[in-house]
Amino acid sequence: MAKMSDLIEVFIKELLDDSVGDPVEIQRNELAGYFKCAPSQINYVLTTRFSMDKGYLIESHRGGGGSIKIIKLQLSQEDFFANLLKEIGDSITKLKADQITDLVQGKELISEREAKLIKAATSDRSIAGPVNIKNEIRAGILKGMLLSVYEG
Amino acid sequence: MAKMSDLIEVFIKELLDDSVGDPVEIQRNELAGYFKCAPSQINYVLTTRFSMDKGYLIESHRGGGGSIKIIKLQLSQEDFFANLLKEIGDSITKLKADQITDLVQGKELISEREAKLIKAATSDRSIAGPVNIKNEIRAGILKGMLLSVYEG
DNA sequence: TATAATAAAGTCAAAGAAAGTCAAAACTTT
DNA sequence: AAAGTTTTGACTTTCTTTGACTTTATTATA
Repeated sequence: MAKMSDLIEVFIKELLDDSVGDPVEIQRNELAGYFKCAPSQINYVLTTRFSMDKGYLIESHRGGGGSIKIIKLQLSQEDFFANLLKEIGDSITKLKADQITDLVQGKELISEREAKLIKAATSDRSIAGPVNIKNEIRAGILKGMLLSVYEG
Repeated sequence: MAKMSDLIEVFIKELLDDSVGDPVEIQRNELAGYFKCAPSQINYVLTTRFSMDKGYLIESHRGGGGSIKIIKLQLSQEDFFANLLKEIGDSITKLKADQITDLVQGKELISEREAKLIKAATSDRSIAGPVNIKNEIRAGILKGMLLSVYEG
C-alpha cells in the first residue's frame, strides 16, 4: 500500500492548488473517513508536511461545526524570508531576534509599529515560562510572525 | 451546516450596525423560531459573543411582552485596555486571544496586518514548548504586544 | 382585588460534535 | 538490529446544542 500520509498530503496540496492562493478548509473526521484512517493521522500529516517551516499556517476550531484551515504562504526557496527562517532555526536569543526584526524593517517589509509589536512579542518579559526554553519559544513566535507578514 | 451560533451572532451585529449606536431589542422566542433553534441558544450566543468585556450590555424583561435589549457601549481607551489586560489574566486560550485581537482591530487601534501578526504570535503552532503551559505563555505574549500598542 | 393562567426570559447540566494529544504498535530504512 | 517513520486508538479538551425546569411579568378571571 502506498503510504497513506503521502496520499493525504497530495490530496490537500491539490485542494490548495485548486483554490489558487485561498486557504482551504477541511473537517478532520470527514477527511479521515474518506481515507479510512484514524482522525489523528490527519494531525500527523499536518504537523509533518504542512509545518510553518514549509510555509504553511494552520488554524482550527473544535466543537460543533469545527474545522481546520490550511493556508499556504507563497515563498520561493531563494527568498529573503526563507533564509531568515533558516537562520532563526529552533532557538534564538533576544538580541538576534531584534537584529532580524530590524533587518526586515530596514527592507520596509514591515512598519515601525509592526517591528515594535514583534519585539514586544519576542521579549523575555512576554515569554513567561521555563527560562531554559525561552529561546526555543521565541524562535517559534518570530517565525510565525514573519510568515504571517507574507500571508496574502 | 454552518455554525448556528455564528449565524445568530452575525444577525444581531447587523441589527446593531443598522441602528447606528442605538440599542437593539429582540424577542428570544421569536429569534429562536426564526433560526429554528432552542431558545436557550440565544442565551448562549449572548453570553459567549456579547459579554460585557466585549463591550456589550444586556438588559431583559420576562413575562408577557418581555424582550432582550442589546447595547453596544463605548469605553474610554484606558478602561478598554485595562479591561483587556484583566481579561487576559495569566492564561488564555487561542480562541479568546483571537477574539480580543479582533476587538482591538475593530476599534481601529491596530491595522489588519498588525492583527495578523498578533494572531500568528499567539497561535499554538508558534508557541513551541510544553502543552500545559501554552495558555500561560500566550497570555504573556498577548499582553506584551497590546501594551506595546498602548504605550505607542 | 386576589388568583389563576399565560407568556416571556433565565439557568444549568447533559449530550453531542468536533479537534488535540500522546504513546504504543507496526512498519521501513539503514 | 537499530533507528526512524507511520499508523492506530484510547483519552482529553474545547465548543455547541438541546431540553427540562425555574423565575418573573403580564393578563384574564372569579
